[in-house]
Amino acid sequence: MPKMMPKPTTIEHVDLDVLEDTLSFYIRTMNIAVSRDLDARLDGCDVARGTGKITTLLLVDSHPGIRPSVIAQIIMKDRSAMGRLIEQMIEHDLLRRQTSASERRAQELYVTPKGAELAAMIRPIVTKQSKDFFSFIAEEEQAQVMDILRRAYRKMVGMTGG
Amino acid sequence: MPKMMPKPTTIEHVDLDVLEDTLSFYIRTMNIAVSRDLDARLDGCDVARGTGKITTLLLVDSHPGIRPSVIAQIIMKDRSAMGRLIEQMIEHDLLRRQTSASERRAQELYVTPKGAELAAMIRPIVTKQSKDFFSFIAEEEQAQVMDILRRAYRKMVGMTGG
DNA sequence: AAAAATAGTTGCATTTGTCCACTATTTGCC
DNA sequence: GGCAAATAGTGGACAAATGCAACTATTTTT
Repeated sequence: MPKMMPKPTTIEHVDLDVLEDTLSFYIRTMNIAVSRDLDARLDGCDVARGTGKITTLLLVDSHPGIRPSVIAQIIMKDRSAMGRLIEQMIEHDLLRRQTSASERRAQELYVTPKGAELAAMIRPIVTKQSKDFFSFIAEEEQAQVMDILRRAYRKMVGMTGG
Repeated sequence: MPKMMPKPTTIEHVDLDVLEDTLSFYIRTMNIAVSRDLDARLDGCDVARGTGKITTLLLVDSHPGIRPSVIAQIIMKDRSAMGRLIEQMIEHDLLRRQTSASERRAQELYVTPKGAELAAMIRPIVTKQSKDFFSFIAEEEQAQVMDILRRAYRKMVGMTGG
């Protein structure tokens, strides 16, 4: 059994040591691959690179007036990183920001026409990309994994109800 | 149906739009969380931050003489990123490098005593971290997800045999 | 012998993430 | 009412990681 093969020169001879049975390894590695693929598909789209932009755009589009801090929780960024992200998207004329009347500390975010257009454009792309990318996993298993990770995610960010 | 809730001020009122059913979203998000947690546990350990170091150390430890380019494939980095990673680990006296006799373009990597020690130290930590982190997922489901992702990963990097 | 492929290195520009301190506003408590 | 603490967002500095492209050295192909 390959537990100490010397000088492997091709990937086929390699076993992954304890990482072989480590879920976090696969999550971390698949993340790299899936993110790269997604970036490639959105190339030049104003929304590319990094985890935040897509989620932010879609979230603001379907939740007009949502606050930066809420989005920050959802994508697990700290407020300063979130602020910069929003700043960037405002410069690109995708979002618009205004101070909340009832909570003058907070802001309400809205999409611009251009932002709405882009949201409509990327929605199907994002969905398709995920399906395509994982197409070598059977539909059923894909759903299984997603179901489990969804629950994990929800617990993690503190989404209790549906 | 929450499809256009205005001004949600807490995360519980938010639905994730199409991302709700997008596997890539969960992979990307869980990646952030699990990586952060892992970094925290390995704080100061010489191996922390970024996906590569741990895998590299363990791989070199259990496959003496392995080449940088093979590791690069496994962790999905390009050669330049891999080179820098190795450089860093050599500076920290974890690895040692020598030109292959048969293939003078290539290098063989070996762990130093310090590297071997660290490998032995982090092996259980990495395993435990993954188990702990995903502990709110039932053992059985954890195994299920891992099994599926493992197969996906193998196909992706071109590991055919076992 | 020339051309192409492979392994690795280096430099550079871009991005990203993190930490910390700072302002403004609201809430809670006395 | 008034003061302290919590919350929302901003801004700066700094360390890393990433990706791209050009470059050397070696091997393989033709």
